[in-house]
Amino acid sequence: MTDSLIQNFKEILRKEGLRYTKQRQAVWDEIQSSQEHRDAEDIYMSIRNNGLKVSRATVYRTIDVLVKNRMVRKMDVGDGRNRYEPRLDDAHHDHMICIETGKIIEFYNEELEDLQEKIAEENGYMLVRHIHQLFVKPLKK
Amino acid sequence: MTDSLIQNFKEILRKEGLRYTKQRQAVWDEIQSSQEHRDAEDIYMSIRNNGLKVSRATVYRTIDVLVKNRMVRKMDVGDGRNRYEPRLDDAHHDHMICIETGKIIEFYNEELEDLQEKIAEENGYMLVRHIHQLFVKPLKK
DNA sequence: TATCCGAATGAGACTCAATCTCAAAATGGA
DNA sequence: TCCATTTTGAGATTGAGTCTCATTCGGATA
Repeated sequence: MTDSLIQNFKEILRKEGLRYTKQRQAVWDEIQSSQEHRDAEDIYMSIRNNGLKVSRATVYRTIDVLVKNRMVRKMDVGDGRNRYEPRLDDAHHDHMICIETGKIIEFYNEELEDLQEKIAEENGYMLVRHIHQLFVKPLKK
Repeated sequence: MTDSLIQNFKEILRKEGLRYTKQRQAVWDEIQSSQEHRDAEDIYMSIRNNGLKVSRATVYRTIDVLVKNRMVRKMDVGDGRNRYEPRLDDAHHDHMICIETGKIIEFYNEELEDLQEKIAEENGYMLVRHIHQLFVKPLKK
């Protein structure tokens, strides 16, 4: 946990008119500590297992702030539970989910990004964000 | 409601080892009657308003069969309620959702489809299906 | 650093889409 | 028609996420 990350987080809270609390810090610490795609319950339990007291309500509330401020990416894998991952750099990527193993692979393709903007514009719209998931299975060799 | 559509539906039920019932027919009739992207409650209420008796459980159960057999497309617009639309032809398309009006626009782009397959293959996978939604807002003139 | 007020927290109630239960009804092959 | 088996439906249940509100805390001020 570097100082700059903490400062950045404090700045976001200030910008949002929110106070800096140890619970909020604990949520950001926990998410930031792993590049996995985790659900809220998992994040909640991990914080508790570290001996810190936080409620589910606070975990959800803090995640919302982090998502809004692009520090965390929220993704829907289609099983009813949202997953979250830290956005330490601002590098966008999409996800490929293996339907046999459940493995999540990240990918980024410039051409794909451009194409989506083009499609939106052709229809008289501006692209704000997108959801894109490829459900795949291993190629037989 | 053409005979061939009914026959096709009966065949799917047979293939699945399921019986043909008027409730199942009513669900398929209702979904098939509109190209809208509707939620389960809406479909359920419409059937009831037509004077037919069906339960929510049966609506959900029948939708599952239809989705599995590619007669209905299930889509997640991110508000917690799945939407369904009939797949009368097998023409695939994705969706663009206007974040200001909620309007859903369908689109299809060959280049985009090819690119996705290519990306999966480059990673050692075969594309099975995908979720792709563009959240957009109107271009200012 | 003590005061104080609005913001944050947490336990648990609540929401709501979706799924499950199981007794009763319906289906369809013989 | 008979009857084993499947389907149905009313309502209970689940589970992720949200809300409530009494209590606690942060931090600006003097």
